[in-house]
Amino acid sequence: MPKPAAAKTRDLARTRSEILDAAFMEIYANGFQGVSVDKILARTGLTKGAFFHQFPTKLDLGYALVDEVLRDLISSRWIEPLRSYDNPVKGILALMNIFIGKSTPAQMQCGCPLNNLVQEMTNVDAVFAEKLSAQIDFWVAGIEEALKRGIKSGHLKTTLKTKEAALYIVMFHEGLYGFLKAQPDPKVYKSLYSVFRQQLETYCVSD
Amino acid sequence: MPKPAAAKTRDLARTRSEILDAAFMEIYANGFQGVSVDKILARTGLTKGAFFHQFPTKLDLGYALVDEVLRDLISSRWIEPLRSYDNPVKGILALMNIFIGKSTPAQMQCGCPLNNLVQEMTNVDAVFAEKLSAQIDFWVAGIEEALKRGIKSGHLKTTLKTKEAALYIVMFHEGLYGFLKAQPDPKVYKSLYSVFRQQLETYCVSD
DNA sequence: ATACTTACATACCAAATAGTATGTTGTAAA
DNA sequence: TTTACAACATACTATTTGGTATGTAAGTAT
Repeated sequence: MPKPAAAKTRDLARTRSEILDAAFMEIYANGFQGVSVDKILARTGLTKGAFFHQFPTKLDLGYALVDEVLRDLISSRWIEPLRSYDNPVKGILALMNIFIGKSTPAQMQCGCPLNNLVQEMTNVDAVFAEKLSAQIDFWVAGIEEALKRGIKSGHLKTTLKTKEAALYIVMFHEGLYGFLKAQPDPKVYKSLYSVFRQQLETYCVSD
Repeated sequence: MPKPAAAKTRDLARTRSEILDAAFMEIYANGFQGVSVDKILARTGLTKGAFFHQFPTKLDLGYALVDEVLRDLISSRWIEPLRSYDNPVKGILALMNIFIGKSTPAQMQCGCPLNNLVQEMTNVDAVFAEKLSAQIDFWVAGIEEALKRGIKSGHLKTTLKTKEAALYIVMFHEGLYGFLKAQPDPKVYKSLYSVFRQQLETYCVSD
């Protein structure tokens, strides 16, 4: 019987992801510029020695957050779930309702982790801008792939411009998510969602 | 001949608006949390004595900015210009092309002054959230008024749900503006704008 | 002209900030 | 078991932060 890996007290990778997790929550709540390294560390049991051993600067933490945490979120919340939907349009609409539609007003006010950073940091730091832009690209590409599968499987019109449609979908998602921060009202969501749904239904082949 | 008001060296109202103007530019570039009182004052010739004589705290400056500067922007850039358009839908499409479509990629990356603050500050400060929300309401109401005029003048369908349409227009504007921060590409704009235009054209009576 | 108010300037402060220099100890290879 | 390094902790610093206490002179009423 193999020894159960004696719980290490020092684990570079685990510590790194602990810091990233704490940073994600703090930044999601207060923005990147509104958060201090000390605040992040207070959420973990760690100290500055650990932090700056992992990340040369606070900005580098932000970069890693975008590259790793946000990318994983896009994958696990959108790209991968969409694979289990026969008709990608139905999948997109369903995911939208799950992630936004079922939110309480208080949750709506938190917005989208990715969009929050895009709006806050694009102007402020060029590297941030690049990395955030890359995640949007990744997301759009994932949606486009799903749409292409939908065309092949006969659910979507062969005339659909997949790139344009994917851009629209991601833009609308981010825009709606952001708009609800200022108007956290389920009625507003339903009203805007129905426009979105009607638009997406034009992508589908008529039954 | 009345004496031309001897250029006062001290003018409470003028100083206030000088600070607000400088603050607007600094905050537009770096966000509210990314800007210090000192940076704002460096843009004017003023010092902290002037600043804290006008505003009790930095937050109060932010509140005033939203209440006054952003509100004026909404009025002068959207509400008032729309009055000179016979068909409000044509007016909205034209203003969209003027303010976003004609922007360079560098300008696109700056985003919408209102939306930037909504995304950054809604989570951070409840009063900010309220005041920003009020400006969105003001904007939506102004658009709705314009749409109602369009119905009366026979340009828009009488069946149009003006409130829902106004919400959609403002949301799409903010969403598009925000999306272009990460994708500052005129082709992306054109692609998304065309979806917007087609949607708005469904509001119009067929010629 | 005088006095009084207030619009600002100057000089400060305590707290928070990102980052560093220097320890200390777990841990894995030898 | 020893050694050596890597994974942290601790203590510190220089700078920046929002804000204040106090001084000064411009503008206005008398």
